[in-house]
Amino acid sequence: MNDNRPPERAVTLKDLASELGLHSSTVSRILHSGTDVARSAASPGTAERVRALAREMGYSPDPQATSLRTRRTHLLGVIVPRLSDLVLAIMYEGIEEAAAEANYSTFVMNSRDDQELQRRKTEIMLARRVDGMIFGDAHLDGSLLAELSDRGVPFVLMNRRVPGYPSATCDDVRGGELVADHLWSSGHRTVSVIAGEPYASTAVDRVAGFVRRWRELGGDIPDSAVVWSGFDTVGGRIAAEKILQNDARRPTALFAVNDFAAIGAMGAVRSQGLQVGQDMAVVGYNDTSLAAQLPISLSSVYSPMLEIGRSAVQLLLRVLNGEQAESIRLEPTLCVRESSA
Amino acid sequence: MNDNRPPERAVTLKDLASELGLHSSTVSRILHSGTDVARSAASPGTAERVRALAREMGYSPDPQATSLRTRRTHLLGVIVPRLSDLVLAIMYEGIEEAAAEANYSTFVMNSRDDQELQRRKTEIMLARRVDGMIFGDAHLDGSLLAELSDRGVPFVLMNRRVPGYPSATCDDVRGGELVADHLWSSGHRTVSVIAGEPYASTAVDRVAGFVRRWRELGGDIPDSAVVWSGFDTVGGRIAAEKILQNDARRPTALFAVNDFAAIGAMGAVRSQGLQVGQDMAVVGYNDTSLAAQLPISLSSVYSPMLEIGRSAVQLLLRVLNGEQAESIRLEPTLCVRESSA
DNA sequence: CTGAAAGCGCTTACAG
DNA sequence: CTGAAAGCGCTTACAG
Repeated sequence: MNDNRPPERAVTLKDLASELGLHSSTVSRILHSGTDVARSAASPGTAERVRALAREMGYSPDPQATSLRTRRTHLLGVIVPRLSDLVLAIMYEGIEEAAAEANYSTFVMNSRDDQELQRRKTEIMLARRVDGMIFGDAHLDGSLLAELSDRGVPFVLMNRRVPGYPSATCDDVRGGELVADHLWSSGHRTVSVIAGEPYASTAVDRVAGFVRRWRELGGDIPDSAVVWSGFDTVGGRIAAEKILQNDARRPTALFAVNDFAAIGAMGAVRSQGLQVGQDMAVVGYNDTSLAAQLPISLSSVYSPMLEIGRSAVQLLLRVLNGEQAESIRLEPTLCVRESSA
Repeated sequence: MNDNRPPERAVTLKDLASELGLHSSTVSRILHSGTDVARSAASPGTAERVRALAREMGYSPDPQATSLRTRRTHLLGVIVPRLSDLVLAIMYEGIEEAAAEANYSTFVMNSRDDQELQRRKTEIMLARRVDGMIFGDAHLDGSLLAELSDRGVPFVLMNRRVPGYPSATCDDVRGGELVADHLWSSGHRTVSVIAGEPYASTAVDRVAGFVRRWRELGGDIPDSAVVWSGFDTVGGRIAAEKILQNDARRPTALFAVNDFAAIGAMGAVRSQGLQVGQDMAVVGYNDTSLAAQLPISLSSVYSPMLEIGRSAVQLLLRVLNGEQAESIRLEPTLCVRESSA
């Protein structure tokens, strides 16, 4: 398999130049400058010969050399709680697409929502000299962002927002409102919320939107009906068990701020001998691909995850260009299914 | 937020050297050489002064400059069908860990199992001058790997194997056997298989292991009982519907080679008015975190996904060092739950 | 329109 | 033990 062929040195500008009897600087201008410079750098004939040879010899510029000279790596760092969270994985797909279109490459690392790891992985990325960072794991109570801002590190937030920094998110307050409207108009009057982690704006905003709207509608919802939890299935199950154990207040509907927490909650409901949809409505958030396909399909608030990822890149690119970088908030929509029909 | 502070040039070897009245080459040897060279490069006292200053000034070597000089980028390229497939996301976590431990950084891109995209993304990575590639999306019938091998590109496979190339995988044949043993001993005699995509060794091997063992046990399983499908929920649902529509042969158990396909199948079973676990056993594969947490918990073959990712890195590192690179095949284990109890 | 030179930040033979 | 020099592959003022 592995013949020991010569190390296969890549074609350089100098190779092209000497082949054509030109200077490498000329070749560089033709191949890598804007049309204006390139045009005035060589006669159209020469330019064409250069381009043809570059193609023929499979020339591709060495990014390390370019970076060293230009002080721009065209590298972006992305940190997420975990890529094994479908929501972040999809957002990363959007990042990958948009970054590639703009000729950037991306590193991505998992922080597991651990502040120590967030720091460590960020430093690894900065040591790699990324041009900027996208954080998908911002904590409302963290100090990392302020420090990075002080150090002049360019970054934007994705999925979760923190006041004062540019971010690309779903309008989560609005998403919470949509769920309140839906459950209220379906006749529910006693509801509980599986709220997620209080350090994440996604959790806080979805809950806030829901609760505020519920009360606007004339509903009653005590603070004890809001149970903070992990974002995953296990977290949702535990929270739901806690809610269902309270005999004093039996809700007819559960709003989980995350589809996976909702799935965990569905399990807890079933364990109690109750039927999801019949005896207990359940609504999730994000409308991940699983929601519609579950044995009992799950109502969920769709958030444009791919678009959020793409927007984060565009926002960061604006920051890198020194342009105005206004936060982006994308519209959610509600998908009603069997679990709350 | 964004004060316009000076561009904040990073500390270089030369900065350290001039600060200490040394030459940058000496500093380089002290900081970046093996202990042998470093020891004979300076008196212990000087060495300590250098290291102290480097720490104090927050020196970190410019990887672009290092790469340009050494012709090694310490960059690895990873291509997977989709990171939004939990299985690949977990494997990537293993890659990230192992790569970081070895001081490598990784790019990861999605190919959506499209051969054209596999090519394109590979070329992007190679243009970035990665030292090697990890493919999590190998097709048994593709031509890309042979071409890359011809070009002398170092790579290994992960998750899916292809004969002739080094790979880190689960022993999928064994996994299929485990399921056959389990269903047979539970008394099932008519089973169908939701087989996944025929271009993936995971699908082919799991099916082969299952069918061979089933027949060894004396079971009967016609080729028509093996239905190829997508690996996702939709694929599983469609395949299960097809199986359940066949009135001539009503299986009592379904083996889906992937948890997500299994979840889709559970939906189809329920839509027919059948109870998963009672009327129809379902077994999945990979034991993703969801399996145990579903409302009706799913029996599944656990594959050591994190370990597979880690092994892929170790294997690639061996290839890069010109060492012997034997394929790694890790043991699966069966977890029986409600869906097939 | 084109070339020659300097320099980005490293590493590493070569010399002393 | 330490330094000076060359060079990795680019880009970009400067000069003509």
